[in-house]
Amino acid sequence: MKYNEYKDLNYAQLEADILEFWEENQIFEKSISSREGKKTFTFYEGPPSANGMPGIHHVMARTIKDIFCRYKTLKGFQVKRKAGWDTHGLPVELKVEQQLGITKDDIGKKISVEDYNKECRKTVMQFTDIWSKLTQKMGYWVDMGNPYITYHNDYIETVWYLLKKLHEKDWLYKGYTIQPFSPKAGTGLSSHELNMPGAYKDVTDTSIVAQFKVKRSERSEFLFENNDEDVRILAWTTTPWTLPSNCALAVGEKITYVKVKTFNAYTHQPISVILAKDLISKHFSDKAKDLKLEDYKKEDKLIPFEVVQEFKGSDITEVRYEQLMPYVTNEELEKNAFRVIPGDFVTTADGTGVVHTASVFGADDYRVAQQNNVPPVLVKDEEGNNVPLVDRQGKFVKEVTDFAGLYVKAEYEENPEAVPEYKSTDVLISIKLKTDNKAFKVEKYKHSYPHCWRTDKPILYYPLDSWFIRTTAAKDKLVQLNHTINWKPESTGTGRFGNWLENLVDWNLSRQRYWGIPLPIWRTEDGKEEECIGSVYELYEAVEKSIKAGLMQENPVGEFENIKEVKTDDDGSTLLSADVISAYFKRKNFDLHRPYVDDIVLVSPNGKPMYREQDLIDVWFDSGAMPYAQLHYPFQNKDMIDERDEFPADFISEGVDQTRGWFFTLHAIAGMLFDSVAFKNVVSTGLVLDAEGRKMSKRLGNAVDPFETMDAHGADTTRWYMISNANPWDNLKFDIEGVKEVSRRFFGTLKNTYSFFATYANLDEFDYSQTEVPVAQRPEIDRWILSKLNTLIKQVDGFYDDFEPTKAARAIQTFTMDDLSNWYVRLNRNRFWKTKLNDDKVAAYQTLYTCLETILKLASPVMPFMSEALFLDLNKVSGRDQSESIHLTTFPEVNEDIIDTDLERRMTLAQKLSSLTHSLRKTAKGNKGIRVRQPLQKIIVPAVDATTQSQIEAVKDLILAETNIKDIEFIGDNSDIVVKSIKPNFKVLGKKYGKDMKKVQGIVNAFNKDEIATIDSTGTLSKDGFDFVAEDVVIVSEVKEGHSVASDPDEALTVILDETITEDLRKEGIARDFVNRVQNLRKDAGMEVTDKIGIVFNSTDELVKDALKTHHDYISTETQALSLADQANIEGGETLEIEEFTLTVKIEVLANVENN
RNA sequence: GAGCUUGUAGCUCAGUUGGUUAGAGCGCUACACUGAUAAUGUAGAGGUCCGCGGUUCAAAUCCGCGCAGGCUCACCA
Repeated sequence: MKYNEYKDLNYAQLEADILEFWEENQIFEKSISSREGKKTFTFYEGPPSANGMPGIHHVMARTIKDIFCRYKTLKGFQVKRKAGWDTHGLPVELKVEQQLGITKDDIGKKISVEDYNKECRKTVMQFTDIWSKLTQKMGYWVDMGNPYITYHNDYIETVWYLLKKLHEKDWLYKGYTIQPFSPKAGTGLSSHELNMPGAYKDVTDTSIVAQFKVKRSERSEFLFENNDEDVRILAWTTTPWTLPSNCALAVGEKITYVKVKTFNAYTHQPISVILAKDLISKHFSDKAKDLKLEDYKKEDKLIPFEVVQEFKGSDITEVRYEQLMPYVTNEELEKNAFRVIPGDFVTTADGTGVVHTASVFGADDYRVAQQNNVPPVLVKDEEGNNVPLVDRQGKFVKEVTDFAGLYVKAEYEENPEAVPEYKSTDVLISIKLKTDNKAFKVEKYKHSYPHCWRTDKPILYYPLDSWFIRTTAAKDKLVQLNHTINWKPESTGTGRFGNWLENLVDWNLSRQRYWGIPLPIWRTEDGKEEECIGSVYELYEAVEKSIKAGLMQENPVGEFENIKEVKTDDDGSTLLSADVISAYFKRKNFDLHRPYVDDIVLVSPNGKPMYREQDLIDVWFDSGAMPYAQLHYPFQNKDMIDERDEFPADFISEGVDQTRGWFFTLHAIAGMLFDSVAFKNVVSTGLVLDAEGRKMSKRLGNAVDPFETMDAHGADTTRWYMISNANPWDNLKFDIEGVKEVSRRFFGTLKNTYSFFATYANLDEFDYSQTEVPVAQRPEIDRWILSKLNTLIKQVDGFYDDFEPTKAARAIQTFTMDDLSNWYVRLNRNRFWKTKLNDDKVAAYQTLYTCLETILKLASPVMPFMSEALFLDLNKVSGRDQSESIHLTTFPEVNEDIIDTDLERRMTLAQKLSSLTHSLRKTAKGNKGIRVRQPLQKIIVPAVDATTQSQIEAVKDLILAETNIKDIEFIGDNSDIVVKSIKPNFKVLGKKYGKDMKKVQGIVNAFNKDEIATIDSTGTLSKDGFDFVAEDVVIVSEVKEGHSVASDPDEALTVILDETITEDLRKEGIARDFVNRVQNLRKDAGMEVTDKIGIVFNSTDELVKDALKTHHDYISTETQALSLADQANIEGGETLEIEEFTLTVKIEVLANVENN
């Protein structure tokens, strides 16, 4: 059997073949089943949301996941990895609405909730195909056959169970807050969603400095000079649409305010305005400061102003003003609103130092209004509920007559361009205020404003009823548990995540949507009684009670059959036996989604009807519940969690953007309910940017299609590039050129090395059936590469274990390219050409085979395809490993006995000396250089210690062969061409002398020849009051000027080249050149390596003739020539030039060994 | 505005507990080598280690203040 030889390697094709092989032979399944009963390594897959196309960054994230799962499998662990789909939530709903051409308003009108959710369910999985393809193509092993799906009833049941646990601890409560609300999406947004990258955007809004007219009263009297004075308080806002809802003005009690006499820029009326002293310059031009009020004409651009009064904020609190936009008012408002109140958050960084307060549209506003007993501006809707002046679509209600039905932000308009002379509400309000003498200044203002991550539209702060998880109650525990997690990189855990935990706020769980997990809480209308349902069976029983009470006719939850006993677990939850549960869920006869659960009315302990709270829960809770819900805990697989088999995870990995997302929700639920971390190790990956470092986005058109990339260059090379280029937690500037480079350099080298092996092993029919040549009996260079190999195993194992894939990949790459290919193989080529398969050749094959096989195993977590292909190729012939696949093997074990640091140093010396010699050849003969084919007599290595000398002696042959030199001569450091210089060893002396270092440095540098000799030989010397010992100084031997030398500073190695070319050397050089030319002729003629040839030549030069005659045997062997003859007239010969000589040569094939 | 993070050659990145000539690969230039050949070797050019200050005998490395990029947070009027 032959080793597979690759001519043109097509990575994509190779990968497709391997995928087929995995598929057919169920290799992934076996990688788990073959580890049955072994220690488990638990991995959680963060569920991708099944509603978008995968991008190249998913390849990154999944490569990391895959690497460690594969690594741990090789290390003998059983690594189950269940895929999952995040199926609920807004993205899906928006997609459906887009597909059906409806908006949220239409739900329940044009389309029933039932049909709507059916659509969602259908849509949700429409991307799974493409995701499965990506998963497969990139070689990510995860169990796609049996994924957890968040909309399944069993998943929901576990979530309900968890919510009930929180409810029991009083960690689930209903509250009223001002929250970010997305009118376009029709839902409140959690802080997580506001944290989505790009949520905060710089936008330019119309900002208005409004004039609030002060009412005269005892409190405000001091502000008025006379009866006619028009005194206005200036307040700035970037949200003009909140002005009709203004209910108060907040000032800083300690801030200094001033009254300024001036004119209104739009109406030109004289006014007096109040603002913070610090901000005068922002609103009045410095150039106008000398203008007189009485000179003002309305055409003037510069408006004069005069500061006439100064006072503290506390002096004007409780001052009342006229409602700015009096659309809605009532007795309560007239009594308690429209006054100046103190606000601790007021600053003079911006605006006027007076904050316009609309309590229903700002969290701070709400708080400060409450504290000061300022009522909100509200109206009654059709059902008689109090609602704000802006409805949930973001439109003004009818009471705001001038703007009724208008969107408060232009961005909500479907198609504003279509409206002739469209003006945004902001602008309309500005115009109105200007006309009414209520606007002091209107201008565009650029600031950062939060946007809805899905609709891309600005959010509003809006009053909403919500359910919260009291995460603040568990803050200390969560912080504490976080310290036990191994974060990669550490700073994400301690810094980013740690700070987030320190500043934790309660988790807003409510979503006003349709497609998601319903909050399992039923309440009486007065809100005094409520029940949280923790399982389907509990719901079933509750409905039964309700039927008895006459509130329900029948039980939609379905039947539970064969209930023998109902257990109650420690905290009161009812648990049925697993078979009852599984029988029930197999039937799937009731859907726990809306609208079905909404139809259920339960009965309260006091006999009142209880209705379900309408909210759905935050989808982040879905995914945070994944460790338990994927197992349908505790209804099934209870032990897996309780006995800590599949919990917590040993390892998870997601993008750093999940810090406040999945990482947090996992952590919060595990900490609050299971008193445990949810994961022990976490790798948070950075962003994948484009080659210029910009974020990839569809809009910019710079998104990289993972399929295209992998089709063109292969998944392995893409994976390797991503891992080896930079640490996964650093942002990756994805450059396709980098992928190509990896492909060309590393993969090319690996392939070449394999091909080299395969070519010759096939010729020799080497199948590793020969007895293993003991390592100790192999040549020095074999033992060297094996030593390096074992060092590599140790390193790589450590790197993987530390979750440092980049270091692992780089180490493998360096070994493969530098040590194995460019040194071992290059230096040993002739061992493989030898005709006979003797011990030495077998050792060479075995060594190279071992290296290849080991590299493949080490690299297989990162490059699963290529490693598999080459492993199978090797193993198919040798049958050395019983494993069916490289991914079913075990990780190479380091053999410490083979690691020989002394040998590694010897080889380093050989490499350095060779390199130095090459560089000397280059500059020899006055920079003309002496080509390597020209043999030279010797190199001289001066002044090395005895150990180094003996080490060099040991690798002498290698150096000589590599550099085409005949001999190495060592000369002692007492030779007269060597001079010694000395310099201080800063590290040692610095510790000893500290401040005196400068002085000591001077003394050491001033050592004369004798002093250097003394400390070199005796090891001690005293000078200028300092005692030096050998380790205090570094003595370097250098060659005197006038010699051509090269030296290596690290090793204190110096080489001198003997440039003399004797006639013998000259002839030998000619012979080697001749061989080279003949080889080229062979190649040009397309001859096989095994062809035997005859050579005839003709030269007029005696030296050439002589050279070829002298080296007849050498030439014959090298060129596989059976004859080499001097012949006068050669027909059809080639003219060759060697140095200054010309000769004619002709070669012909005489025989082919293989054909004989 | 705050937290975290990054800043080293044209590009992508190393650089250990601070130690005196700051490295690699790619790219570029030149030369060489050539039965692994779309490979390889040698050399060259290329650096304000983001800036400024400080600590220290000694700073790419430690500290402070800035600048620039990235991510995240923030009720910001």
